[in-house]
Amino acid sequence: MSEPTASDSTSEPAARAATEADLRDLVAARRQKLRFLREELGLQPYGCRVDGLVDLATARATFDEAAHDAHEAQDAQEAEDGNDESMVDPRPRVLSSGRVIQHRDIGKLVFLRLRDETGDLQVSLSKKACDPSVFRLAKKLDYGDVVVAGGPMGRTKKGEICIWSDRLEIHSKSLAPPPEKWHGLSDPEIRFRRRYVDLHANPAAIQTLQDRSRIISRMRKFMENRAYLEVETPMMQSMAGGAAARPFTTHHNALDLELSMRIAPELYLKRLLVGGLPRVFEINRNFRNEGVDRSHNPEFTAMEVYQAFGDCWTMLELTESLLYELACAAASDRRSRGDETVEGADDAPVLPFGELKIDWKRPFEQVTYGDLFQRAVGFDMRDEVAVRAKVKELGLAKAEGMDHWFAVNEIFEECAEPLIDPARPTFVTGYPSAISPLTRPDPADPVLAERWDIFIAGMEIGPAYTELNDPEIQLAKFTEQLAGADDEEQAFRNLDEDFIEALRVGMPPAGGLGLGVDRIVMLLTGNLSIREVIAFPLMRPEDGSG
RNA sequence: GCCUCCGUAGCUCAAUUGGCAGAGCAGCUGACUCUUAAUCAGCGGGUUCUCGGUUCGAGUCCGAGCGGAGGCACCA
Repeated sequence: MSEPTASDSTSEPAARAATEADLRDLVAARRQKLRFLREELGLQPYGCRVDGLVDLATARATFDEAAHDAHEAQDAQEAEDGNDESMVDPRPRVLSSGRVIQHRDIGKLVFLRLRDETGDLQVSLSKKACDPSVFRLAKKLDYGDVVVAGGPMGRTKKGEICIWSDRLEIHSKSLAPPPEKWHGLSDPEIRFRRRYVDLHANPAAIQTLQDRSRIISRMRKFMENRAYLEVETPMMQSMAGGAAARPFTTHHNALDLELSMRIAPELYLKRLLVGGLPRVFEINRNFRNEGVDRSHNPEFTAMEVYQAFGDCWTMLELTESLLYELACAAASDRRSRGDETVEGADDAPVLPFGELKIDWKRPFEQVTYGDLFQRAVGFDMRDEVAVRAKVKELGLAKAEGMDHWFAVNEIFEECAEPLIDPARPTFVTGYPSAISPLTRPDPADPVLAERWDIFIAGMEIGPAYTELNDPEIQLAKFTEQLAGADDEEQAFRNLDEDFIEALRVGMPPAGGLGLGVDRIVMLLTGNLSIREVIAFPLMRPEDGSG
């Protein structure tokens, strides 16, 4: 959009009427100021490179009580002497930038509150202490403008630590009407659609993204310390495999190729095992064409790990160590910034999550699928007669025609999962083989698979498996799975022959793990919605056109 | 895909049985050298999500649509 020029307002009546209407508009008022800055003050309101900036937290930390007192004494002395020859100011000087979030004009004093990613800091300007053009700019600033302020770190008479600014530059004039300064921006729809406003209006939103970054960084370091190699595998695949989920589809023009966005990196990571990389992990996006709720976003970040000559128990130790360390670090971070909702000892943190207080102390809980089932319904999961009766009793219509073990799982999800203590990280081990076709059966009891799932706060955080590496069995299971799929599933399921070929080349036995990174971030930052921990969660376009 | 609730000024929210669409903040003009949601005086700001219907009269009631929140379903 082009800037109206000063001559616009003198043209024909229709144009003048429009301009008058614009004058009542919040945006128009800001354009007016933009013009003022350019034409009256001769400023370039969209700035340029500035060196030597420190963030606002650093600036605040620069404040020196003794220097402040010395300066006060100097001032008093000068007043007494009637001597206004300036002495050397003992206060440390800083140069910082930030977004104006408050603007108070008291006549010959102007107070600004600046915000950056480290917090807020007041900038004070006195007409007497700064250049007239600086002061004129200070009076014209709006909530939302991006400025650079420089001057000595001092304190106001009321005790507020501030920059007593004698240098002030505008580097970006904000033309958008700002959110309300006290209630802020709370409408979730606007918050997520206009996240750039949310982030500066709600410090908690920025904190969450900073925490997310640190958590993922720590995950990476943890994996690297254990000699895992980070890899990246295709997100666009001609066959989306590695999970049972609906993929998104897309199209490659030059190759005239139907492609799917990946639903899991598993089959490619395993190919790397075959290729000779014994410990690999990937932290990246998966895409699943499914519903959206507090714990599901169509694109989500997962960490998947494979370790040659490991098994699901290797992965259990890895997961417990990782999550425990992340929880301790998150608790420590939050405590050090004064978060009083964090409880528990440093080595046994308790983090709030909604109504829950999640106790992260080691070891995590472990319960077998079979025991939990027995505890929930009072009979053994292998008792086919009792299972059939229970299905009827529960009115699980869709389970009635099912094979025994699928019916067991329906009952498990209905009756047993709710028994898991949501306030404790809990590994559920020993899933039935029949519902874990791609997992190696337990040699001691082939009815059970070497697989576990970890649940926290009622959310599934991730599964781990002792992977199958026999190509014949894998092929048979894949084929069986395909045969069992209904028509809807058939549409997006297919057999990855190349993956079978890779297994024929020979994959070492391995443990595999998948963790939902967004959900881990939710738990460690106390955010109840996955959208809070994703910078730009999926939103339907406002015009509804798709 | 289904159910329930919600959509009023830039933001946060009011508006009685269906009876002139309001407030605070933000904005504009002016005053003010220590503000802390600054204060004081004055001024402006609306497609009540959209379309249709009932009615003398609709923000309010009815229908459809759009968007959001919560729940369900889907979801190794």
